Amino acid sequence: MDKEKNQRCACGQLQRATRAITQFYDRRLRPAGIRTSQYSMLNNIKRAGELSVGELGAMLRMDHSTAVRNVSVLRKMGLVETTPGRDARRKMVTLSAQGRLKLDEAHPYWEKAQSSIEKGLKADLLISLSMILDRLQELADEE
Amino acid sequence: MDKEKNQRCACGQLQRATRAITQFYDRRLRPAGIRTSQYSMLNNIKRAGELSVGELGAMLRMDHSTAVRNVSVLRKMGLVETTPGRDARRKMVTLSAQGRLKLDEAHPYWEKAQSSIEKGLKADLLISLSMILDRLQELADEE
DNA sequence: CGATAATATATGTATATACACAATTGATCC
DNA sequence: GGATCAATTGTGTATATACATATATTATCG
Repeated sequence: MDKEKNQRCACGQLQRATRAITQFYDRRLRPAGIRTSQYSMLNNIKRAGELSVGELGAMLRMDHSTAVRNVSVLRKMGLVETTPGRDARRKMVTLSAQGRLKLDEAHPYWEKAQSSIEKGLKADLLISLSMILDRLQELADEE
Repeated sequence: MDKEKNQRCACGQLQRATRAITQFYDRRLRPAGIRTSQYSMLNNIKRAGELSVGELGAMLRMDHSTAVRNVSVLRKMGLVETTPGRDARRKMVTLSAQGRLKLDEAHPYWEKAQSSIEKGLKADLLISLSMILDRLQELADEE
């Protein structure tokens, strides 16, 4: 199959690879009952301790409305709690006790998926990937 | 902001970067009235000439059901046509005349987005990215 | 040839994503 | 201090995504 000409589009390449990798991680996280995207959000919330919906979205480069809805799902699952901020416009998000447990429960499954990738990709390539993706995100900010 | 510890998760990194880059391309493709994902699909259909929904999904590493629905959207937009295959289980997809025009219309917008990225990222890094993404997709196939 | 297995597409359900716009609250500036 | 502007979240709408399951068609095997 003609793999060459297909792949000048950086965006198409990324989307396709992300589908493949997301499927890979999601299937491995499935016993824990959460998806990779949820795992990422929970992790970011944990590290921040407390942060607003908007801050969370910015950190993950999601549209605000996407962050609102994703937080809403996590709240319905009982994994996060939300409280009005001192600034009443803001809604602050924290992990619930259940959310902390869920992260712990999911961690070994994530670790297994992650180490499969790390084993299959040379360490320097993984570092290159991080660097390139960071650079791409900077480029996406321009103008 | 603590950017380090965040980013051991290859999947989370990819998802985040893909959100950023997709926003970048989609905004630039907007005048043409299609999204990057649709542009990718149309391009693949054009190159194949004619292919089944399943083949298209496999090529793009989408779940079958996703391919079905995405083709359905393109069909409603009048950009592709579908016909039953010789094997009556299969649904064959081809570009419509309108679809070919739409691809031509979108191309300059895509080209501009793409060259912004290519200008901002050294050529060797772009090649590295392709290589790493291909490798990741191979890894995602294992077991 | 008929029953069974394999293959391809379709549908129900749920999350993920972003844009446009609305609503509320806070900040700024005469 | 009140009007205006900015910031934050929420909602309506549409596409994107995948799993489970159903349906239809082809292939296989006895």
